[in-house]
Amino acid sequence: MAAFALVDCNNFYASCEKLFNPKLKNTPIVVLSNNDGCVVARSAEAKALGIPMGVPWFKIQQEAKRHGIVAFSSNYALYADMSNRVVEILSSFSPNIEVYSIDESFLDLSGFERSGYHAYGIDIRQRVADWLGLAVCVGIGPSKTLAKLANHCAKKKLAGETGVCDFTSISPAERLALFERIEVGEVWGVGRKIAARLASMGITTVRQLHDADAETLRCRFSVVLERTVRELRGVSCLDLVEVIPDKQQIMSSRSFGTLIYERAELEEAVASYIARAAEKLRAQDALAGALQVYIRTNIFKPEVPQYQRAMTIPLTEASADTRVLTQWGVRLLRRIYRPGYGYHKAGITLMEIVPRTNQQFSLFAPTGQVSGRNDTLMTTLDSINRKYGRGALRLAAEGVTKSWQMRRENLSPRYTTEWESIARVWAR
DNA sequence: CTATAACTCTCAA
DNA sequence: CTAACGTTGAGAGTTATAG
Repeated sequence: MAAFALVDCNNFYASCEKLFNPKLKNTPIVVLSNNDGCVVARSAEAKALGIPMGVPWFKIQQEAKRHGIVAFSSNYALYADMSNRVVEILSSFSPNIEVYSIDESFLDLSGFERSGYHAYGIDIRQRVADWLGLAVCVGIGPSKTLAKLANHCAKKKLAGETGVCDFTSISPAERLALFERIEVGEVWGVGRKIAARLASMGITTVRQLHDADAETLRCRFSVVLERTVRELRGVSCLDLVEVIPDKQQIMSSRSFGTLIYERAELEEAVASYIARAAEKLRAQDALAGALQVYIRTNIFKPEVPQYQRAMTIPLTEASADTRVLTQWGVRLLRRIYRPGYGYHKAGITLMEIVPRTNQQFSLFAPTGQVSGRNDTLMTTLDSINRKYGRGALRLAAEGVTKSWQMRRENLSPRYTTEWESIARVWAR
């Protein structure tokens, strides 16, 4: 019998911030998205105050101030490093692990039960708490969807308060009774839209979805939802994804700290995003066959003139050379840019990605002159940036002042990844 | 008419 | 002081187009 565990860190970003600042122990805190836009993580205290997930920060800033809520800009260097440490610990519990997101992993526990899997969950929780000071919840079930749902039960304390919920150790009748008390939208793969459509069919609880006819759901919805229902019934349809597959497309986009009016500044942004994406592309030893650039005004301000446009260009020869991609990116931008608008966001996408070993050379491009065939420069650039930090060496096209960069007004130190930050913490 | 490409929708963290 | 609302990626299904 298959058994999956889903381990999820509690309030992950908020917990990471608290870890290195003990004064915040009982303080309500929130972590903001890029550009200090929306609330993307809340500590238990902030949740208790009723701060909703995803709310734009400026809308609750006054209220937050009254409650003494402390806000942080997102510090991905910190969260990614802590995440790696969690994964390292989890890997010692099972050789088969899927790192599902920055704060969640699936473990294959099949055959590991001593007297049930619950004790495993307790051990995992204890070790992560002891070694890192982070709280995790563990859900266990015979399919990934059930492990996810069990995790939800553990978090909401719907079946005990140990922080571990093991569906394999409770009777089918008990499980179904539990399902009656959970809204269908909590199921992995059932989002807002599908939940609404299910509701119109009278399906609002997990129990009702569990009992629904799989064939009908396949016709009315998709094969995805059919799989979900089978998984809810304990039939494992989704395997662990242990090896992260190469990306089929790489996207880089960001909102600006302030509105941009000038084409020159948009060009800097586009060049910067391309540089990041191309770096990722080279890291997976691949080439992009097409490039898309898009720009847009602020869609949340319908009262100001709106404009958005995207354009894609196929490359005659696939490339991973930042210089080549940037030249095309700037050209595309010039085609879609319209003066007079206040731009709020730009983005680029590298598409039609192929492994470099599959490179199709152009019949017409002059041999030896095409970047990408000889990428010594890019390799050197990457190794310099690895050693001296991201952006240490870059194209002039990226600009120097980057006045358009995103807001990060409440950024905490990079406690675990930067000596400078550690020194600052010591001095405090 | 069929196979493929392009686009849309939905979901997840 | 003011203005201020995330990012990245995938898969499935539908529609358009080419031959």
